[in-house]
Amino acid sequence: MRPTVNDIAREAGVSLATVDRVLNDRPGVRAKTVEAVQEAIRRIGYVRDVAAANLARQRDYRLAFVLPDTDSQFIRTLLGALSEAGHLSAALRTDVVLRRFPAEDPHALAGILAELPEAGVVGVALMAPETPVVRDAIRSLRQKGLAVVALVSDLPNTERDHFVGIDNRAAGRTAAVLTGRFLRSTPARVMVLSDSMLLRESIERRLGFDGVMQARFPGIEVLPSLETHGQGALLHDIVAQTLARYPDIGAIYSLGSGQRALTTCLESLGRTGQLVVIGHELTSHARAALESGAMDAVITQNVGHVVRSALRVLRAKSDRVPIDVSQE
Amino acid sequence: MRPTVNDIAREAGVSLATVDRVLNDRPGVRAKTVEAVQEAIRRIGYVRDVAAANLARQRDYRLAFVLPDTDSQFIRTLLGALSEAGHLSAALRTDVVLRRFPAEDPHALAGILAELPEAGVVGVALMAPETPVVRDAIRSLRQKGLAVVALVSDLPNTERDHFVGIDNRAAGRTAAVLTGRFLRSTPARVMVLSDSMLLRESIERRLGFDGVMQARFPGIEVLPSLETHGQGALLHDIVAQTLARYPDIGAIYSLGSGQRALTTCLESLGRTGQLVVIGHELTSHARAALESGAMDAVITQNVGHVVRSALRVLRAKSDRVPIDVSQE
DNA sequence: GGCTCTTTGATTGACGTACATCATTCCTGC
DNA sequence: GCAGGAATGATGTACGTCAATCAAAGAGCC
Repeated sequence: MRPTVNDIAREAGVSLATVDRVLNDRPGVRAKTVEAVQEAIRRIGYVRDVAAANLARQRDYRLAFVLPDTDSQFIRTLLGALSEAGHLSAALRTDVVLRRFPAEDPHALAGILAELPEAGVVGVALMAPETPVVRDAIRSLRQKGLAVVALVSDLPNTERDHFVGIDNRAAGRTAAVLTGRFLRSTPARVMVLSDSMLLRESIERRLGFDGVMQARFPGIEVLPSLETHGQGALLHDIVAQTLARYPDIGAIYSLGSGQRALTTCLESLGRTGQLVVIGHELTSHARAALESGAMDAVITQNVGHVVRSALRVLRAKSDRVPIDVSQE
Repeated sequence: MRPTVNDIAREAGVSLATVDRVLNDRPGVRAKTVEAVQEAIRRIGYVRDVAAANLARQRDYRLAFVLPDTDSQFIRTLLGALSEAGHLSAALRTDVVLRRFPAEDPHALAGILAELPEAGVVGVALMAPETPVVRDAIRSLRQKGLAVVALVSDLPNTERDHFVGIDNRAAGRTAAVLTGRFLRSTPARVMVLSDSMLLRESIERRLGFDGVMQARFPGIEVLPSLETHGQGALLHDIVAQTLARYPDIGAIYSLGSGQRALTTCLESLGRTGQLVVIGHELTSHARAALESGAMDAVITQNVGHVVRSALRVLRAKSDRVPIDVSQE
């Protein structure tokens, strides 16, 4: 049988009330008694039954996911995973609310964040670029006791509780290894596309990519990152121009989204299959492109895992319980 | 507020006792009443509070992991993940017992399995090759109401509840794509090594590998699988002989364990770095080999995930609750 | 010694569910 | 219309913890 609070009380020679005070950090217990209780806990190997605790505590986890209102494939799959996870976590006394913000408007985002505490939200998972306004909004949330995790895109200079997502620098390194090894002939050049080099993940992927390229593939020259700002037409022009200017381009590394625009662009230029094309995020388009050979590799994160991990971390943080590092 | 059983009773116009009978499939309720209760459940969106339920049920999950007593790196990391998960799941009223069996002795394994029900075990995660004796032992366990999942290595012809592990055919396909693309010159031959081709996962990986090779890399000839039976010396002889016989071997695909033996063998033959070497399972040796360039790719499964998934599935099965397919 | 103030004990009622018991009502066949 | 079984209601206890209360005992101070 698992030991319970009653066993602690008996073992430590104190009453149940005192055990409870120690367990829940309530005042009114002498230091010496605290020590005795903790010793008893250690001796009998007591582990708090979180299920019973949460039941008694009447705790509901009201968690918010705050995402940009962009309509990319990636966001769509993320939403899918989220609604799926939402159903299941109902059994865990968790309900998830979703907030969208205009992608390019940090002030609107800050406004949305500011409203969350009043809505009874105890934890926030946020996917957004880091700006001063947002940083301040998050600091304010955390002061009010909310848990905040950064989702997919990290907020390294902000006092977030945790980051859930892949190691973008490692992702960039992997992209470089694959590019280098898939390329048949060297010397060659690599075109790098990005929505915006202001995005944290783009910067980090690029750093990882360059690091490996310099160290392991000296014959390959990586061109400066070209920004497409999520606009298909602009991407088309840029790619066409750049390919024309550098005939020895052997590979394209797409740091961000926009795989669909890229593959249709290459298609229209008649270059499908001639270049090594590597991108991120396994959307349905990316999958089709992989199968048809229009793309060569996609580095991806399992959005289901990301969402579940975020939920677990938020629950743990708001319980003030340590998180399982190896899992998250 | 979350609806409770009391809300169902009020909504359906029946007593708590009747709701309880319906919820727990107890007899003594007219079909029409059952329907009315279920309709009420649907209407108010009731979700059973599993925490409270398990508390009331006084349920302890006593789960067994049954593993071969081989001392491979993979088993060792698996054990590590297991002990880590064991600590955490104490809070979830789960305790994990470990049983090892002599790797080549199905009868000993069957004996160990047969003893589990008496030990109060309600779920078993098993990593073992499929043999008739084992199949019978598992059937007997399941008849006694235990949940059984196959771990890492599937038992497709056995009435297991679930399989936790990677899709070995897909793993073989990935290995083939990487081999094909990493190889610089064709035509070339690929050597395939396996502990034993009686192992399910070896067969499936090989099938996936061959499928892609035939379809996409006609210039590459894949040699028949060579069995090393986990013996380093044997592996050394086989590899040396085969390399000597076919000078145009450009890659080695190692289906099973024994990465360490392989890399040291290549080292002693002075061939390190000259061949594309692809294997399975990211152990510490494999990681070192990747970093030094002694291996080119390792297809791996996160053992932590595997263990946690197995625990979740076993708990769900023994609760008779559906498992989250997308997660597992 | 009498006074606070702190520490401890004892007790009680939740939380949502499971499970058992006993009483009552309903239906069915005769 | 009545027996007899099936269906339902009413009620209580338990699970392990949290949280609050009030009483009692102890410590510290003048």
